[in-house]
Amino acid sequence: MPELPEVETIARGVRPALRGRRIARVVVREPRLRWPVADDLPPRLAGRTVRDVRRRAKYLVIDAGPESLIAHLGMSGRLLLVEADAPAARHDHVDVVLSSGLAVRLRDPRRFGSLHVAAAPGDHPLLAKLGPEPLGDRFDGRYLFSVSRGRTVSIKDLLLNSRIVAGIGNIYASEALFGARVHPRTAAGRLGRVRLERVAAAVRAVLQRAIDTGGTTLRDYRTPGGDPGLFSIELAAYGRAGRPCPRCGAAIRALRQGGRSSFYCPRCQRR
DNA sequence: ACTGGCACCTGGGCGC
DNA sequence: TGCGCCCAGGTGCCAG
Repeated sequence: MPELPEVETIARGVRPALRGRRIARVVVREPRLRWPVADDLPPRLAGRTVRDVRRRAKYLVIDAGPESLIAHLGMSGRLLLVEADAPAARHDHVDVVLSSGLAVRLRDPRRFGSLHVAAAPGDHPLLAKLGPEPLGDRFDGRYLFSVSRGRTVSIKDLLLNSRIVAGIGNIYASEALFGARVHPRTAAGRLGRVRLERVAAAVRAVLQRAIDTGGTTLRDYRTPGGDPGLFSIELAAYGRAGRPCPRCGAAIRALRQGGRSSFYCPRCQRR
């Protein structure tokens, strides 16, 4: 389910319910997530007070005293804010029960998500090697230029590489390249500074816009309270194969890269 | 060091 | 209705 803007929106959504609350207990009904939930995760978090909730790439980091809970929602994960005694539905794998009587519940049918506990989350193996945040100061055209010299990988796959830049997903990679008018199969190393500046600016613009509107591109997105997302972001290219390009009217095309779909305008987007 | 392909898992939609 | 197939928003790991 979640791309970076959704994770950011989720972090903002659960922050008020979590911040300053004590974690009464963590209930693990199904530990078999992408990585098994560690046996010592519940005892390490129980009794801690949540200081803050933040996002790194698509990870939620819940800072709770000397320990932090790291959560990834994978493809199908959702966080729900529920009454602590609300009956668990199918795929409700873990509850973080708060002293307030609410619980943050992880529901994840595909179980591609994961939960981890770490005293130094930034050093956790899943976070330590992430590239810069796409909305942070270190990500710009100059940076993309420096990391792409000599590389034959497509610009689309480069944007999806979390060691290069953290948290850009398949939808936003397509949308950003549409915005930058760069063909998704272009070898990253063949792009010059000017076009990489456009790519970086388009990445930032499309992500920031999605966050600012509080919206989502995702049809089945729900807020932590269970409300439907606003679904307010109009996608220009993603999922629109055969339909007209909003810029020039040519038919949008689909292609496969690394087993994933890309969408682009064959007239606007140049190699 | 890079690159492309596979793996993990469930559910929804489609054609027959 | 049912079955089989393909597809899906992520990302670590592997062989080449």
